[in-house]
Amino acid sequence: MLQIPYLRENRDLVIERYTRRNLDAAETIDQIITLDNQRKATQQSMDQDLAEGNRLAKEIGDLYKSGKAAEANELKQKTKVLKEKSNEEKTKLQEIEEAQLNLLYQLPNVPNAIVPNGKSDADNKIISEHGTKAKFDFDAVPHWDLAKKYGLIDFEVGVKIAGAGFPVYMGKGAKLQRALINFFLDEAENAGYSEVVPPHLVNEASGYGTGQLPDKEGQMYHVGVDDLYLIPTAEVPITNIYRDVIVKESDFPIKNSGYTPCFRREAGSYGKDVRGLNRLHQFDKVEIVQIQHPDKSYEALDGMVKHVASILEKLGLQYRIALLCGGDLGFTAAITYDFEVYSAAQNRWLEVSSVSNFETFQANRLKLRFKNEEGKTELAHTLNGSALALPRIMAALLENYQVTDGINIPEVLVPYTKFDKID
RNA sequence: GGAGAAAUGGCAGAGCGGUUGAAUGCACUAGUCUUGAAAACUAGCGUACCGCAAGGUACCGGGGGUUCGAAUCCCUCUUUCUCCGCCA
Repeated sequence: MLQIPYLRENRDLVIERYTRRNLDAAETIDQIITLDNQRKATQQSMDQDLAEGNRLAKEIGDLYKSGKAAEANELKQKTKVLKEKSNEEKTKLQEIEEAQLNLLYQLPNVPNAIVPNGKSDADNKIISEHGTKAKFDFDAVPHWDLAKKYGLIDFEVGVKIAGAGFPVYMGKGAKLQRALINFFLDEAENAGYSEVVPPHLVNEASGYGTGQLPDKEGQMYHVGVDDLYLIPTAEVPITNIYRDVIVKESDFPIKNSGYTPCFRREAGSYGKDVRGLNRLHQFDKVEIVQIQHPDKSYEALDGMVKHVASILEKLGLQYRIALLCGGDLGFTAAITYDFEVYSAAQNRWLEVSSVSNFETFQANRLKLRFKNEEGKTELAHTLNGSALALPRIMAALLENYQVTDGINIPEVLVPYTKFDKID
């Protein structure tokens, strides 16, 4: 959520930047500013009336003490009028604030200056490409066939016990999954991230804190009886650890990592996008989260990008990095780099990580602040990234490392899997 | 799930209808003293909004109510603790 003083001072810049999201927000922003003027005026007069009421209350108390009940009763009439007036003003103030908040919730984060224009993922800017395409002297087999052939993943039994999009990993498939999780967590630890195991269900306040709510309820599973949401990403519980917290400047950088399953409803998905492991309702992911000083957040973003890249290097996967265009940028992000690995049998790029800087957008909702050198509280910056999402890594590993009689395991994973080949 | 008790500043802990944004202790910050440190002493030490400022307003788990006036009384929700039941 954007801060109103910021909107006031940067109205034109914000409107210009929103054009990269193909969004015309001039009217909304002006409404917010108008409401803010009303808010200030209303509060001023309410505060005055409350101050007068406080003064009178003291006076009445003194009068009673000195036995002047008649005079006191006279003043009571005055306070009654004042109270009615201040109550009206309070109601008006609440209405204004609610209207303002509803408008603010409609505004996405302001894209960073380097975010390119564009409508969809087709307009994302490929920053770099690494590695070479896996070559086969036979027809490469897609991962869903490999998974079946070697008994790694059972999609059908997942349908039986839960539904489509809930695969069951088995045998060496399950072990490879666990190996990847441990490998990713160890890599994060080596990069200075402190591991947490957060809840997999969160309350409404947490959903608001990181920006999944309002408006994106449709993406999350909701447990109605207890009014809890299954997390769509570990970003939600981990970032919310710092909700309503004022950290010390010396605490920066705060770096957390965590493995969780992620649950997404993915309503409206269909076709080749959802085949096999490409898109699931439940998947595993190791997430990295940073809380940073505003002056250091882009440095931190750079570090996170390098971290994700180094993991993909170690796994020996062909990958590329894309800078998301305005049209593809998530609601809460100021900038996002996507990582895609090449799936050698499907002949397509699969998104395996998203690394973003949210600047103060989440911090504002979270009330996540720090005390600066002058002793003033200031909003911190939040960042996060997948390091990494499992299913598409698994898909790429199976497809890219397939040989005629099995699937090889990348060397870095062997200490984790305790086997070097699936056959 | 049933029965009780409680929720106050970073922590501990007073206050139980009026001058209490809140005693006191600890922690923390700055200063004095000291070669340095400790101790001692002095001062400071919550958040948000309005205001150029002086200052004002709100907040004692959340919400609502009673009252001229509420941290203090009432209702409600949430959370924590104790006992019982159930249970990985």
